[in-house]
Amino acid sequence: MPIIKSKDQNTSPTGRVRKKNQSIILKAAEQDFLAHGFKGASIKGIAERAGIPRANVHYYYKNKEAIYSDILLEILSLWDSSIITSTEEPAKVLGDYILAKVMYSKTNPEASRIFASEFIHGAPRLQHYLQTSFKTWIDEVKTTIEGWIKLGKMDDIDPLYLLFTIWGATQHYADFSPQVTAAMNKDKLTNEDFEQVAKTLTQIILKGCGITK
Amino acid sequence: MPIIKSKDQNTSPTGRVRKKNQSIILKAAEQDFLAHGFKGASIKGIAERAGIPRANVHYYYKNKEAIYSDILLEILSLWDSSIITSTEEPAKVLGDYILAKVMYSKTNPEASRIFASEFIHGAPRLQHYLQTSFKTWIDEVKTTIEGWIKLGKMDDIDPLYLLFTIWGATQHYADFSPQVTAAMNKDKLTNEDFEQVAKTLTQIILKGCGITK
DNA sequence: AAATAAGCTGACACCAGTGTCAAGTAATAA
DNA sequence: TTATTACTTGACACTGGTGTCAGCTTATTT
Repeated sequence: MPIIKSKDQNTSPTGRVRKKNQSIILKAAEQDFLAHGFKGASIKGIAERAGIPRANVHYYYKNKEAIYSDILLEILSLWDSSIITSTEEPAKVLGDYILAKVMYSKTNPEASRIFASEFIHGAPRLQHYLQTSFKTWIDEVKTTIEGWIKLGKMDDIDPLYLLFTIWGATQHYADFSPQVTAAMNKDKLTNEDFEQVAKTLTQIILKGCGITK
Repeated sequence: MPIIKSKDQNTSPTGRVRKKNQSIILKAAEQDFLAHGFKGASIKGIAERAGIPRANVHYYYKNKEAIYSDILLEILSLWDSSIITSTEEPAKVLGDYILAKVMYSKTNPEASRIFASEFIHGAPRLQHYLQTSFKTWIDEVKTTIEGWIKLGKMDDIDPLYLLFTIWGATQHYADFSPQVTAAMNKDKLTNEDFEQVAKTLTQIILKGCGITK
């Protein structure tokens, strides 16, 4: 999986062309994976999207798995970057988090969908992540929220169910976009729509958890 | 798409074998689509899962699309079967609906995932559904909820955002199952887990919408 | 118990995608 | 400016999947 990563670091000050081409390939690949799923995507298709011969793609990436790994890594680094800190008040922390998640759905719908697709198919490539950084992240958040509950700042609600609710509700706008737009009679949600989503969802969640700001 | 459907109806009292075999094929296909996505699934793979020669699958279904259509139709018929009626009180109606959705995630996780996968990839095969029965369903529900709001039975919340929240939060347990189980340190959610999910979610949503039963 | 229809399947010709390699061209370092 | 390394690409041999058909067997009807 880190085949290319290591190459990047080892090869001296060279690699301008490499960097440029890899980025072209990755962008094309993201589109292809999105359109056809992991199994359905093909190096042939990726090469065509990227506008370069297939053999050239093979020069940079051994196979489809290698490309996909690179993409997943990038997505993961984005995904849990929004951090919940324990120093602020729950209303502020959760509100910020919900807004961040909604805006992530708006700004990175492709990433969200690839991520979702991976889970739908059993997340075979995310086992390590789920056992390590994801778990520590979860534990931190759990502790924080349990602290709020102990201090009477919110109702006694299982922190995990709260998180799942936020994730599900926010990611829905990226992952089920055709359903959302059909229901709303729109081609595409606007910036204001997303802001309204964040506002409404924050309202429901905060009030629903008994958080009074 | 209805190629087989019509055959079923036209052919006299025969079709016992046909019915049995189609059901075997559909079950195998569901597994294969789930494992590999639409593009990644193959008639070869489906035939192997079903334990019959590939040519025999072709005898019943012209191609992959035909099989997939049959599966999607079945899933759709399940999906919007839970109806929101206007005669009951909001707390009861929404509580029942949330419970039904959570239990659907538990009982039909495969269907939920196939459905999600379809949307993630742009829902090319659901355009007609989204423009017809889905839309009328949405309109009914919108009217009902707006009625509640006018009567002061709940806060002024956009009915669509409320629905999306419920859908996202409930479907999350089927679609992101590996993430959920990892977070909960379990292999599989139990019946009690799902009941607890429904209870917690109902609590958050009802309170969050200002519904006092 | 024939006759007819439904179901089954191996084999065939075909198309799409893979990965590698050798022989080139462009870029960079000495 | 030449030597070296990076990059490019057409061609090849191969694997996996498709759809059809002819000839067979099993059900069903008369």
